[in-house]
Amino acid sequence: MRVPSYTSAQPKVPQQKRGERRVTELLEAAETVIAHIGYEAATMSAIAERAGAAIGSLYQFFPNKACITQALRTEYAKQFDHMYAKLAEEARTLDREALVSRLIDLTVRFVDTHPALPALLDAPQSTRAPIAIRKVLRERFTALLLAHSPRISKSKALRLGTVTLHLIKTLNQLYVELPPQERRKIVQEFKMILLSYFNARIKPGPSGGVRK
Amino acid sequence: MRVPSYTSAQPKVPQQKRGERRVTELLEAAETVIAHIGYEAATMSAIAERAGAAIGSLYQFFPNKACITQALRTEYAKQFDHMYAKLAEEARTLDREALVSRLIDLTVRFVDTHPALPALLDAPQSTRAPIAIRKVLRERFTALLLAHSPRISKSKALRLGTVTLHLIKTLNQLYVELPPQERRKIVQEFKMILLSYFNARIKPGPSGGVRK
DNA sequence: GAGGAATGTGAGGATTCCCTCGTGTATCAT
DNA sequence: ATGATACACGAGGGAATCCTCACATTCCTC
Repeated sequence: MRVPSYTSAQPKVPQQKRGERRVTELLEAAETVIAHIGYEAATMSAIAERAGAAIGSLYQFFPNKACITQALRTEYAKQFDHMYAKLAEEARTLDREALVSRLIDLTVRFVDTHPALPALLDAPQSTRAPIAIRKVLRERFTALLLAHSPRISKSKALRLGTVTLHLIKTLNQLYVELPPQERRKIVQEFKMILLSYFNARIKPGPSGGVRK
Repeated sequence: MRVPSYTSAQPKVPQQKRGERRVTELLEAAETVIAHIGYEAATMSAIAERAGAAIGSLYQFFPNKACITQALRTEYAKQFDHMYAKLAEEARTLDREALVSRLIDLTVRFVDTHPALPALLDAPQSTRAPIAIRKVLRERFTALLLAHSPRISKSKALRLGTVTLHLIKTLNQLYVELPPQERRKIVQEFKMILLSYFNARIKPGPSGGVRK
């Protein structure tokens, strides 16, 4: 495949309401097309057609395939982050076990409501969201842990957050490729992993969190 | 990209010594090319050229790009499995903590000695090793756990093995994308994850394994 | 309502890549 | 040696994609 030489071209940002509509239409089209036939097989013209737009209109806003995929990933990441932002609010009132449980359950729900996720996880690195976005996510998780266990250091929280994020990513990967009847068990398994990891790593018991 | 309609064509197996040499040359070439420029950018002609072979010779043995990548993955998987086969022998003599430590250390060494691994992990699903190979790996890990803790049930060992395998895969992904100075810490972190997971999941303490 | 900017359009150029195929050479069995 | 089979070669067909570009249309501003 011809790989564009520029690493990551910026999408042109729309200036009119009409343009914004187009962009969301195009992103939705990209989502369904990619979800349906995968990243590799998804072509720019298929995306344009699905959006009811001309190929030229697509290129107006997204100079290449990696770019629109990246935009879609960014959108997903933002929604992911937003979801956990809500959880952060209640983090300090939660039992550690409940926190872990909520964390995992939210993830699973996210997978279930974002049809293109499997295909996006399968897409090449060149389509990943920009570093800034990923940093936001890491910090969200860091903040979440700090809210729940205020006594750990910032750097430790960062490390825990990074690892937690990747564990959740792993769960996603596993979850989407598993037959439905095995999913429940894996979810349980990951709750156990996270919980025992936290218990081992945040020694003095749930310093935050309400005992019942 | 044009995606071949056939799901997964078989490579033609060489019949002469000359052919076997060619195949290993081609696989080595594929390894270095893919490691160097990534799966997407790697073209069949680049691989052939690197191997000092004509494009026709390449297609003699590997009918398409997914196929040769799959073959490379299969080779990697076999080496991976072989590595853990050795560990299985000493598994019952090892402390649980030592077992986990060896498990992780081996993984890291594997990453360091297999340059194409990052690119392969980034390659699309269509290039994954056949199910049979993956099954072998799962069973290797299952056997490993059973050797170490004979008292757990087969099905439980299977679940633990599957999860362990995926945790190790996660470590790989994280490891390759991290700057070297952060790698040590992540390695430590994953040892802790695995160990605390085992301790939580295999309750009665190290049933196998020698106490010191 | 005039002018400029943003957006829409789609045929087609330019590339690139995958893969075939006809032909030539090595290898091996008998 | 001789036939048969495996392997080597590489120019080029075929196919598909990416992306441009010149021109239409809509929108907004003053």
